[in-house]
Amino acid sequence: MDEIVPGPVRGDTRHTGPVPGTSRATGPVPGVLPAHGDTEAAEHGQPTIYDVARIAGVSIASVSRVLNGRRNPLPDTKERVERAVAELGFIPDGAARALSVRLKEVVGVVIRRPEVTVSADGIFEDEETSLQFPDLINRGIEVAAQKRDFNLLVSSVGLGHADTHRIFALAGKSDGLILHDRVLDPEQVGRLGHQVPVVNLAGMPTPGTVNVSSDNRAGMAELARHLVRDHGYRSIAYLGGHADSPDNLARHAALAEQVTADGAQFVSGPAWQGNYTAAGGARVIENLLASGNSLPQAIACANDQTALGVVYALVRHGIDVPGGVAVTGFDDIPVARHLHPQLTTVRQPITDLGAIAFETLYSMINDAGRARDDITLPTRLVRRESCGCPPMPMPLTARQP
Amino acid sequence: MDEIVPGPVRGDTRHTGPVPGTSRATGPVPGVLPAHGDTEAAEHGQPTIYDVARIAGVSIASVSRVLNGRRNPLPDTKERVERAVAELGFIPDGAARALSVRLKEVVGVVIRRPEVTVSADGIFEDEETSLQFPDLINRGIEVAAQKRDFNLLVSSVGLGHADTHRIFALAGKSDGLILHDRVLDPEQVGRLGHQVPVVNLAGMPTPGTVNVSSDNRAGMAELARHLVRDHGYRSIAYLGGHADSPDNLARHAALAEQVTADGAQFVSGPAWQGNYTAAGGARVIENLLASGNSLPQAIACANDQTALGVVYALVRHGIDVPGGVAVTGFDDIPVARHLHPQLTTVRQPITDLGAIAFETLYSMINDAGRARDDITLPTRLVRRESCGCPPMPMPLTARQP
DNA sequence: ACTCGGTTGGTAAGCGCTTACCGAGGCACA
DNA sequence: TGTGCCTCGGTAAGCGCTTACCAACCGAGT
Repeated sequence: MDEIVPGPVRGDTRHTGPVPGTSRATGPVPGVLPAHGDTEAAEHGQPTIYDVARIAGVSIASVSRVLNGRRNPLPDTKERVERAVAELGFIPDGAARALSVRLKEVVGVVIRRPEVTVSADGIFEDEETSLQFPDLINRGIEVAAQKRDFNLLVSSVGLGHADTHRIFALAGKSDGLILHDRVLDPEQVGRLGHQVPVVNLAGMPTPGTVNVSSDNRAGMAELARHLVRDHGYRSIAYLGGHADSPDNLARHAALAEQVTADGAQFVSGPAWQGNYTAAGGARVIENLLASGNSLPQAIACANDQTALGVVYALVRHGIDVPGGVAVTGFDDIPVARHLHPQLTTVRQPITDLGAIAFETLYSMINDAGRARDDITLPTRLVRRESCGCPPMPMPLTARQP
Repeated sequence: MDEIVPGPVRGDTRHTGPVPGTSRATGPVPGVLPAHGDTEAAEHGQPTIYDVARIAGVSIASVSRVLNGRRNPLPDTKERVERAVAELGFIPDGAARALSVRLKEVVGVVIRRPEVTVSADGIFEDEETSLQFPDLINRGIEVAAQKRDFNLLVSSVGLGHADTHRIFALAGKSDGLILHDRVLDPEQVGRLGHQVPVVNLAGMPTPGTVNVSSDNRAGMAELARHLVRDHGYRSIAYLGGHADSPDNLARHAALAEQVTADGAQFVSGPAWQGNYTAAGGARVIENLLASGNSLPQAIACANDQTALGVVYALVRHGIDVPGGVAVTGFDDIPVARHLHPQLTTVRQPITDLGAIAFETLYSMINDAGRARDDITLPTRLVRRESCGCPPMPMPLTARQP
């Protein structure tokens, strides 16, 4: 900090602004902040790279270079810049950087906003805003994104026109999009895929975008075999998720096929329609019981949340699980092992799903040309108590860290 | 679409580019994509507002105006622009817009990345990546943000230097930051607060930033009174969360105070140190039992997740809840009511917390001047079974929607 | 017919960065 | 001491938008 060059006022160094002293100082809404002396760094806004350059007595190019570690600046230059940055608390503007390098380092993630449900007694059911599964996936995306210095830009949507619009707006703020299940109809997904890189999580196969999903078929088949062959259940129901969810369809089909193939009775139908939520699962059971139906020997639920609600409803009616009816889930969300009884379920590599979705998108962003294939991740049956298996030796959680 | 003005090639309309035909066409890495004829919209990248203007036969200003609904353009102009936009699938670039209007419409949200814990048998415990509470808060933030056309930019951090750096980088990509508990030490928070608007969720009071938290004190006191006065428990333990969490400290203090004031014995200490996770809670109980300690009559846990692990561990050792020991949580996360026994807990308005954090930040972004006070939201006791209360009449979940 | 306000469209500047390009300087070699 | 090469810093263009400012135009009022 020796030869302190007075340094031209920031505005002067720029182009040929018509009003030298004022250029750059006023934003798009001039006069909002009354002009103040433009002598020092006392501008109203954040300090910019020009301020840093002035304080450090170097050019903006040098500042940029030390900040980004390009071209190996002289130690002196480097130090002066670093001092100025620290002094000003300079934080480079991401939008400007993004505009310049044409990369925002942001991926948009769109989840389906949970419907607002109202329980029978008119009480708002905010419990269903749980959404564990999507959150876990997002965590996987986030971890992977972090390694590439990307961040997640999250938006939740319903199915209205305004929401579609929001997704396109999100696309403008990111380098690519990861769409959770059921956030956009296939036609729109296709359109979007023409404009920006898009990865779907368990969506419909769409030209121009890639799908990442897990192997519903194999997982469900394994579960079915276990239920029928190992436990000997003769009637098995599928309590479904959202009717328009590809995951749901695949699980349904796989279960039906395997159960039938093994000679047991497969039960399903409109009365067995859930919605991936605990409340939905409970409601199905309540209705079934209320209408005097007899239950099958085992109920395979579309996901863990549903199973949770089913167990809740059954127990409430004095039906033992798995003694009276066996219940299974799908996903293996973290709470599944803390329930009573511990939930037998099909484990998906949830965070991997997210991580792989990100990596796929990342490669699409960096190499827009090449087409990519859909990806399917393996699943596996996790046998716990709710299917009728004996309690596993519980893992020792005890240990002082 | 009648008087089709040929419309100058995009590049021509700009400044006084030295190489008219090429300006704007090449990015910062010239030659990466070999030059192609600049006749039509066939540029390699996304279409820009210049493309739209050319196709529509109007100026970029007009395009911008119809897109943003400014200045009431003529119907003809409007229609031509809309047609061009649809034809090209034009999505305005968020970075460019942000740079221009000095508003990104993005809030950064920083959560604490869960520590990787390893259970006694050496198995990686990914179950603790659950993080329900922060996710629920984020949902609240997101819903509020949506109303203002903002999006959430999420980042998770540990406590290293690289992570601190990441937070500053996030600040550069957003208009303001919402920090969850324990993501940055108070000094750094203060520094950050000088540069950008910052709202802390249950953090330490820091000059220049605002805190949003819920009334731990009142909630805990109410719980303590219930346990001691209504149930008559004579010894009550506090199973803590992270030692450096302000929430934890407040809950601890409030419980201790009220329990003591009511003449019962308050139990705590190093052996009762948890970490807000189910595994942490279970571990405390295991250790206590292993070392032959007798348990108090009631255990108030720092949060619901902890209580979940505690119940799990107790049941595993044949101790009935609440028959043997009463257990309570804090937060009232959605699963709390689905557990066996249903968890008595202190309800925080979780999503409100997030929503209010956002609204506060939003007002800070739009009016940088005014200082704001910290905000405390009310809590209330939710009596369910795990404290020893009789099971509530279960809400009817049955109803065909 | 002429001016005058109101309205709409176009031009160009500017948002805060990155980087191609050039020129200055230092050094080794002849 | 001259010449070429290599390194480093500075200048300025450009990323894709928004909008101030001005010009053109229209109809109404005098």
